[in-house]
Amino acid sequence: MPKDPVTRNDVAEYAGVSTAVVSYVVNEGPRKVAPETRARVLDAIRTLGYRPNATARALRMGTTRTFGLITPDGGNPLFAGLAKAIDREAAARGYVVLQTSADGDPVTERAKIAELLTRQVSGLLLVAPTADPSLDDVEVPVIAINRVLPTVSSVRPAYREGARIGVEHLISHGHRTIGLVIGGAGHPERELGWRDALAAAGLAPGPVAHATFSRAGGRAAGRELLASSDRPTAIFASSDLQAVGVLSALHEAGVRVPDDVAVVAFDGTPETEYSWPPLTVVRQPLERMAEAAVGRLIDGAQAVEAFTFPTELILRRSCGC
Amino acid sequence: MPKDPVTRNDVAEYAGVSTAVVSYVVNEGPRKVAPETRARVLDAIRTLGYRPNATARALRMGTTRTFGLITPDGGNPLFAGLAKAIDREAAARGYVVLQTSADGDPVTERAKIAELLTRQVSGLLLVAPTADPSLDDVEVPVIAINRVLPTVSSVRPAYREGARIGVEHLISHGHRTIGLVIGGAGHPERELGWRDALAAAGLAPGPVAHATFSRAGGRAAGRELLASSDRPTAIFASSDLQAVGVLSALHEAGVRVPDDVAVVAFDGTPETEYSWPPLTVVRQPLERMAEAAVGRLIDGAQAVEAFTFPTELILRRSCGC
DNA sequence: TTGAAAGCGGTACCAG
DNA sequence: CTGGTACCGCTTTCAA
Repeated sequence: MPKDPVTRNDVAEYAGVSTAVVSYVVNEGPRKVAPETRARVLDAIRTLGYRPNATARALRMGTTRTFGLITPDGGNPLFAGLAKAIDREAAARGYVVLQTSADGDPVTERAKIAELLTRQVSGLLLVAPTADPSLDDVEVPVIAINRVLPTVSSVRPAYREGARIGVEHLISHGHRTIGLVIGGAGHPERELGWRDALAAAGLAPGPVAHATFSRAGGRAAGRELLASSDRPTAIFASSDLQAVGVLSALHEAGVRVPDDVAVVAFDGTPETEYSWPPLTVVRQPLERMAEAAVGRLIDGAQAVEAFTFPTELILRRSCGC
Repeated sequence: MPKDPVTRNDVAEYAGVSTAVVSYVVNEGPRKVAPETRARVLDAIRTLGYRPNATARALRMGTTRTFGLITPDGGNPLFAGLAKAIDREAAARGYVVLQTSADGDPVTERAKIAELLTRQVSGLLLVAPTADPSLDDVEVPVIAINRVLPTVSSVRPAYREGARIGVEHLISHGHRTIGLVIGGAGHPERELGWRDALAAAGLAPGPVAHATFSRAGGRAAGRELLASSDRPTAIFASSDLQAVGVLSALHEAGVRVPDDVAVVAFDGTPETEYSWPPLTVVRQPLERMAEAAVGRLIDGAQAVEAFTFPTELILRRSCGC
């Protein structure tokens, strides 16, 4: 027998008060309620098992205190980590996150955005959006993460500087030919950082392999770099996933890491600590990014700004340390 | 200028019809509308940029077509994979999933459940719930995944059989001392499967290491097994995460895999394909489990049933194949 | 074929 | 300090 839900009316009746009083008690305001009445209401709530209906509340209040979060792929550890950090931060501030995945498809992405807006989310967090989804007629605050969009504010790690620091570390180990594994078009910053470091050290750019941001892409890129005429003694991978793929390509070719080829990756998700060898990484400060993104959504500032956050170099074995 | 939302009233007014007609057009029912009127309404919707308010709709209809999904940890690839499969399946059936993490804490878990119920979810999916959260006064269907609870239906892989098959494979490679890495109390099935296989082959149980379901736990367990007086030549890990930790312990001790020690893991998340060596795994059929769980929620069957799904053995290098 | 209106559950103002 | 009530946006019955 699916007991039909208890409403505020039931509570009011049971406690012998008006619905307004129930509301005052539940929300602790905006009017004061006599202690004794209050106790009666609380008691009624308890014994009836009343649970306020957030849907009705949202309709009345015009806000759901819910954020929509769209990632390209929930299975990617980086995005999973980001989602976790965002969920935590939002929860701490009394918000709930509606999380969904766009499967890396712009059409799905737009559909999900529409779906979320329909559900009256109070704000939208777009992680690495595939393209610029037309956000003009959106009446809630939007923030892009790990990608800057023309019309909305964004939060991202210091890609260029982080990459530079990672490559500089490889240079400090004495490497002179440093390859790069990078995504397709639209992600120039990490490549620029790699060039910055090389140029500053008077080194020529090593071979570059383009690949999707995936383990499979990294594996293919690793093989490509190994077969290169200008075979590198070190590789900077622009994502953890790619680095893991590079590692597998290296192992399968019988190349020793870091002795024959050293590796440094960008991202710093937990799995890099347990790869073999453990990966030296440039870590994205996910927690601070999440905090900033959620904060921005809540205060709802007007101007379009791009926030960047310093990365952290974590030394492990793959670089030769 | 945050343009305030366009409502159905605006559309009605603009199109010169009543709000009822707008509703008929938007929902394609329950009444027919004259083609010409319909066109006018559609036009109004388009030019005004009207987006139906799902909150109001939910209040009126009494259903949100939203499921709540609670995982112990969104960062765990297994749960991430499960969430992804559930999201996909739910989306295909016109539902949206409110996904959140309980951080492995029973108190948080209960709070999240309450929060979700407050938001009028149409059903609850509990992944590996920490304990039995009191689900008596819950008026929506609930399903547990990867853990069976006394009061609700559940969906899970054939743990025992899957583990048996994995261990049998190790036995077929000639191993006679096979260790086990398993979680704490409350997860007996995989251990039973390991025993089943051993007993059937007339082998004595190898050493058992208890560990949390994490990479760190697996690493500690791996070291423990290596130091065991009855050092195994093969290890069955009851989760991918633990297997990855075992691998790192093995590498760090200079043990060759699979030559010195072979490894097979339960779960089959994507990262196991790129570990070194790639892991032979007993894969959970996440897609079918998600389909069953979502389906069950939607048809809302009454009886408490426990559904199990056959696993799949995926042969890679870590077993010696 | 269309319009008017009731009501979903809750909030908060206005009276008392 | 508390009760009555209008309204949030939408669906759907009833009447026209």
